[in-house]
This record gives sequence, structure tokens and C-alpha cells, in this order.
Amino acid sequence: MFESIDAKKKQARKVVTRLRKHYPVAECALHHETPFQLLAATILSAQCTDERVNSVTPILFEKFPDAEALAAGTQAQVEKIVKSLGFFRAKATNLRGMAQRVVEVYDGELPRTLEELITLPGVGRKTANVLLGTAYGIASGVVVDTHVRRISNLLGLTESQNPDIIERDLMAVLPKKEWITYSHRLIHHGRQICIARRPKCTECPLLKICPRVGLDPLE
DNA sequence: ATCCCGAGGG
DNA sequence: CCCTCTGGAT
Repeated sequence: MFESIDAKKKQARKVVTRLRKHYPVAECALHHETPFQLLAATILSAQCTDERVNSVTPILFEKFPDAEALAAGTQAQVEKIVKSLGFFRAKATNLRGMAQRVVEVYDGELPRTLEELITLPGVGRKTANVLLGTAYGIASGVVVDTHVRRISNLLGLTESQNPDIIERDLMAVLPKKEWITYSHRLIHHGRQICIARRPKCTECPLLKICPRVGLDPLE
């Protein structure tokens, strides 16, 4: 679509400008009080909307506010609380395993490097990048979730379907300063306008720079 | 490539 | 019914 890296950078600048104008606030929608709670909420957000995560985390964090508490929770207790989110056995296992490793290896204090974070159960690059960027202001990479993947493909910023390659491509065309905000704004855009099943193209602030326009009539 | 897994929308 | 939702581990 955009053959050269320079063409992609030019497109990326247009995207960033329009996103910033249309979505002035770029914030994480997952409710949390501490970095630990943000990490737990992000683990729970796999294949599930933020609203649904926010509907269970008040109960989860009331009972298990920190790593020590969660590490001591039973599998049945945690499964019961996160059941409605799907993948509940894996998520409960990962939450407890994450908390236990944080207590045992890191003395209850979350590590602040991507390399260490992804050794925690249930934590991959996407989750680690959310935590580092949102809680600590560290731009370790670009958060690539289902929305970022879909829309970055649509906009011609990458042709890959592989999250690691997509992240590399986006890091190459986006200013580092925008890595965090790009993801937050694109996720919001993906939920409100560029919805996977039925995109609201007539309301889209990116319409003029979306290569999809003219190819496939969507109303 | 496949599994995990529930809820909501069209 | 089918698709999608802020993925990660095997």
C-alpha cells in the first residue's frame, strides 16, 4: 500500500495528528488504584471489554488489593470472581501465579523492565507495554491489541498479522513520544467508531486518510 | 496452529 | 446462529 518507509511515516504523522485532534484525552480505561492493580486488570482484559473488567475488579481488589493478598487467595476464590470474563481458569491461574512470583522473586514490588515483566505468568509484550507506559511513563514499545492490529492494517501502517512484527513496524514509523498515546487513542477509536463488525465510516475522523475508502462501500 | 472460555451484538 | 471482545501459553 505505502511502499516506502517514508510514505508510511508520512501516513503515520497524519494519523497521529487526526487522532490527537479528535481524541484529546488518551487514557487507560481500566479502573485501578495502583500499578499492581493495573497489571491485574490488564491480564484480565484479554479477549474481553474494559467495561466488563471494570465490573469485577472492585470486588477483586477489595478482597485482594495487593500482591501479597492475591498470592494468598485460593484458585476457587479467584475463579469465582473472574468467571464472567471468559478464560476464567487461565486468568485465575495467571493472576495468582503473577502475584506469587512478584512476592517471591521481586519482594512484592513490580519490576519495571519489559524483559522482567514478561516472565510473569499471563504477561506478554502487550500487557507489559500497557503497565510500563501507563503506570510508569516508560515507552517500552507500542501496545498491539486487536484494535491496534486491525486499524493499523487498515491504515496501511503495517501489512503483518503478527503482533511482534506489527509492534516493530509501528515503532519504526511513530515518534517514540506517541507510542503510548497512539495505542490508547486507537483502542478508543476502535471501540467507538472503527468497530470490527460494523465500522461507522460516516463518523470517522480518519476517513480522508483511510485507504479503505472507495474500495468497499460501508455506511 | 490450537486451546482457553463467557457475554453481548447483529 | 456467528463474530467479537485491550492475549498468552503450549
